[in-house]
Amino acid sequence: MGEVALTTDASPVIFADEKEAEVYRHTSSHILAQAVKRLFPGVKLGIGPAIKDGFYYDFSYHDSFVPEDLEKIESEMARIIEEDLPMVRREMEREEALAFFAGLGEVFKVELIRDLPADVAISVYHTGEFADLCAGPHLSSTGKVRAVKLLSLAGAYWRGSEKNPMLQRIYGTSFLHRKQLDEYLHRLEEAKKRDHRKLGRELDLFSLHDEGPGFPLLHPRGMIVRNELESFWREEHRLAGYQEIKTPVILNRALWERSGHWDHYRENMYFTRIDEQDFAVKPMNCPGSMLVYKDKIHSYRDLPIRLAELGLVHRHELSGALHGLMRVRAFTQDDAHIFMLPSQIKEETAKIIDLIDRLYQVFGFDYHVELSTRPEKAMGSPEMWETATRALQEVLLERGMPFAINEGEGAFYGPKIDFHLRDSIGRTWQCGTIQLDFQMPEKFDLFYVGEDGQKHRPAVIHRVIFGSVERFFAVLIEHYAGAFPLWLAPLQAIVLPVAERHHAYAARVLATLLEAGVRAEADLRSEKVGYKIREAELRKVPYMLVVGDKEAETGQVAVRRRRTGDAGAFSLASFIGRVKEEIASRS
RNA sequence: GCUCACGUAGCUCAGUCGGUAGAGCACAUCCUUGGUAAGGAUGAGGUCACCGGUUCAAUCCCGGUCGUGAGCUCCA
Repeated sequence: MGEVALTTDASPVIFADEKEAEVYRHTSSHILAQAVKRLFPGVKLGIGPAIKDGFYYDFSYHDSFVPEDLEKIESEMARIIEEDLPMVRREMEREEALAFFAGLGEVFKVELIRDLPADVAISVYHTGEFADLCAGPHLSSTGKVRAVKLLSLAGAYWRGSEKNPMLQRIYGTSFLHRKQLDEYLHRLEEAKKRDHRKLGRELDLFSLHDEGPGFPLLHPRGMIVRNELESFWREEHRLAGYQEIKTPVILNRALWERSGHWDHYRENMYFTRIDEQDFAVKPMNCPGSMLVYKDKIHSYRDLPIRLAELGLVHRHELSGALHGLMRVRAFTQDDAHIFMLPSQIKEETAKIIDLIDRLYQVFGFDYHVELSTRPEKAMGSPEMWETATRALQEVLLERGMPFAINEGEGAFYGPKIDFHLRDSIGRTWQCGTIQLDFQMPEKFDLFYVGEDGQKHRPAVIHRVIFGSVERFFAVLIEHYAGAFPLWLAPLQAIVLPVAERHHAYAARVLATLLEAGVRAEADLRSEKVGYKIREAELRKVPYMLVVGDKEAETGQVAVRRRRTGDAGAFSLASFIGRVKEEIASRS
């Protein structure tokens, strides 16, 4: 099953449509290029398109740009906007354009023109002294751009290939109004505050060490969240008719040769030698699951068989790709393989969607789906693809789920449906995926015995819902900004005695809470209540129970809810009742 | 893996134009027993990522390695 990709979709809707935003940002990128040209004569231009949330421009220059340069460039951009230079489109003949850009020393532009199809019109946009090869369209003049901001600096290969020279890329964004830009920058700040790497340390959930790049260590508090996630997952899978398995982390070479990983995925795998035989650390769970299926003969009456596995896989990701818990080298997929009759594909797919829907909804995630179809290099007959893709599509249509189609983006072994969920600040994350697999049943010669007593090939779906448990955990940390709902909170309640004479009562309250199955602590340090509250707030503990003379006398607790403050006094019994209910409802 | 930047106490960071370092928070001890987001005092804590080089002397300069960050690339 493929690695999930991180996508962000944080663009607030402010432009009339995507086209307008694109034109606006594209003009912004020309202004950027013009400013850089003015400040750094001799710079060579790469490309400068509009992208989601902004724009960038690539430059080749003999010196490295530094962050301070961005400010200078921004000021120059402001000047260009002030000058309100008209953007003039001019069409050129191919030869004329080549000569024009060659004359300017713009080697990359020359290369671009050479690669343009013979029949397209070549257009150049002029703004004052500046000219750039560009299909357009553009705003009528530079003064139309109002709020612009350069954001970052990075290296990028010319035309995205590491064989080509590395250019310097400047990222920026622009908006119709200053206020929108400020809002956007504020969202970036907000995202930074929620960064799971920062919160993970502050809340003592997990850590990363030089000793294990890409191999995160889960701390006791992180482990509580993870265990809660997994038991929720197990409960739902049991109800949905899945059986759980566990397959080994290390299996021998022959298996990986058979599955095709040895040939196609070796670059990303870890190996070891045991008793003079080659073994591999699994990068995926499917082969193990296939072995379980093959271990006995199945009748068509047994199908579908749904084998689920929280499987720990290792993949040697590029060092530059590692990122907190989001992109690691060892992670747990909440995998499942469904072995079924070809006629059961639709029904099983629908059931998986039900399950995914139920799981996401508990976290308050909205989501959208995308259907990916047959790629160029595909395995299996076109008819098979046609049938399978239609099955997936029909399921989505029948449920009235809107979906985008990604032509040719399917895995080469089968079409798939991807789930992109939207977090509390509007970013989207691809987590769940449902993939039909035509390859594994063939490679492993899977069969079931049909009504006719003959061997038949089962269809196989593999699917994940969280994707990677570690990554889903990271998404949740950012989604909740560390303030987990009660059922997930590492610490659910903390007892705060006002003075030392209340310690005995606090201890009784704590014991009762623990007995009731509430994750609780008592803060018995000789500090003021205000101090203890502050600390509990920072730890994002959902309930703080202040106990002093009044409470000790009446057998009550003074409840304070995280962030919202004093909630009044409750008898200990009624508080526990309410908390247990809140935990059970996972609300 | 590639480009650029960065790596100083558990955390966030300052600092030394080359003479072995400092703050706040956290931690420990003591005083304080205080009712809803920081009471006070004292103290401990660092081979300045690692390995080499230059130098009388390197945390600082140079090279390499490892790690981290932003991108790129890759992603069955």
